[in-house]
Amino acid sequence: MPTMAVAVDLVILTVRDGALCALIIERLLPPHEGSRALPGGFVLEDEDLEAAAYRELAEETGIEKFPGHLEQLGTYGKPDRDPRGRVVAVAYLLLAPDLPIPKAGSDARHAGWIPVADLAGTLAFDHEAILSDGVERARSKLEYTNLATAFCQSPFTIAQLRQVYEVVWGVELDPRNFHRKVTSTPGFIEPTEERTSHRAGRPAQLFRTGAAESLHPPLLRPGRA
Amino acid sequence: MPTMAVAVDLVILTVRDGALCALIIERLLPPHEGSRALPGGFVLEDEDLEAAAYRELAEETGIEKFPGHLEQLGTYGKPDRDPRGRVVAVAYLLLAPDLPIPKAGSDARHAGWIPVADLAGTLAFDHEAILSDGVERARSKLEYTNLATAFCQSPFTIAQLRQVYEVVWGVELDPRNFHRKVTSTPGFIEPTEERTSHRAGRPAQLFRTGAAESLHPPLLRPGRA
DNA sequence: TTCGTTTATGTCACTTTGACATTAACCCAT
DNA sequence: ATGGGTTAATGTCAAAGTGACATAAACGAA
Repeated sequence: MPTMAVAVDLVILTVRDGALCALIIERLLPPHEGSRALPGGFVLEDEDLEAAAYRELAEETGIEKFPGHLEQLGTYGKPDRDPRGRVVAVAYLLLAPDLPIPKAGSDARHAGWIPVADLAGTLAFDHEAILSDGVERARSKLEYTNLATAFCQSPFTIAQLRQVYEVVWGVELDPRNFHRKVTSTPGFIEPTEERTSHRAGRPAQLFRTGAAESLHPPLLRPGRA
Repeated sequence: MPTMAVAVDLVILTVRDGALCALIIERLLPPHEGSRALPGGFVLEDEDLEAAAYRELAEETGIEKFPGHLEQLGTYGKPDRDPRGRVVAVAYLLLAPDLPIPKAGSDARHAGWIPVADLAGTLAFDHEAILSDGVERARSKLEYTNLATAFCQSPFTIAQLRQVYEVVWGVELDPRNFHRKVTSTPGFIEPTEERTSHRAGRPAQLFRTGAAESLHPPLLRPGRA
């Protein structure tokens, strides 16, 4: 039976300065030297796939303890997707709050947040398709789960949570209706005793992620009648 | 960089005699000789993953031209999941109408439809977990897509389509409300000119799959408030 | 023609959503 | 201390969607 290299590639998304951004590295080695790519690397001999994802995350971005959500996205295995030979890539999707990127990882590649909209046509391998699948997965998961909270530092305000939806979906949402929805759906968010104190305006109540893994009924994207 | 074997495993589901069934083979070779398993096999050197899925489908079940829906389900790569060594399995989910299973495939394993409820504790490797993930994927896809039509021979009646939902979800649905929902959701199903003619009762109108890939609003499972 | 069976449609109360307005709570400048 | 600016939270109402129940239509068979 044939054997092949297996890699993990990471689609790491965050909301930053009002834009949906991905964590992108610059490749130092061929192939595609100098161009942009998703973080990733080969799975080791006796390593679980998810463990490989966390290891590459730490090695390439310096993030040791990941505070967000991780799930498997899909596997990409076209025979010619990597010029080095047959490489099957298992992609993982990570949703994170706006993290400061630690110093470049151990293999010295520079990692940084880049707006997804700026990445069209600039990624190596088939990473643009993988990224696109990841973004679409994130968009639809916001409808049926409370994973939008994974983009927020905890605790967060309802306005911050709403901005996550607005940025990821690229739409504007009615603040009143959004507030009603997230507070009336059981398990979406949990209230805390705290409130914000900032320069202007009425203080906002702070919330944490709720226990529900799925929203019933869901919070659907507008304008897809 | 380490290399490893890559396999495809197939979760093939249908609705048959009022039960959700999976296409299961009996293993003739070790490991797990004689026990039940999902169809599958190793990906060849220069073969696309999806092509491998279709090839194994033909080889192990004799189905040359698959009439249903195929999508990638997930990848299972625990280092010890196969006693033969490191094997990463890419699972595919197939939804099919109630097909007659052709003669046993070229490698002479016997294939047949088995109710999913009867499979608990009987599958080799980690196939029970894979099957379980596939069933859950199918259940949730019925909410947001018109993939239930992939379980029906075309053309089909609304009652047949409703039975698909009832069997896959394990619930009873109100025939009137279901009829209203599927006929009023644009792109769910397309009417044809034909009608059924059977022994008793008013003839039913026949429909084909609609063009919509997603349902808006979705058809949610009852009882998950 | 009548009965049994199955499909299709009608109705209505309740829930959820979308769109718009008002009140509440805080900071700051005067 | 007071009023204005700013942001958060809640109120209202019509439209759309859903759940539950009843009735009519179209066939085959007796």
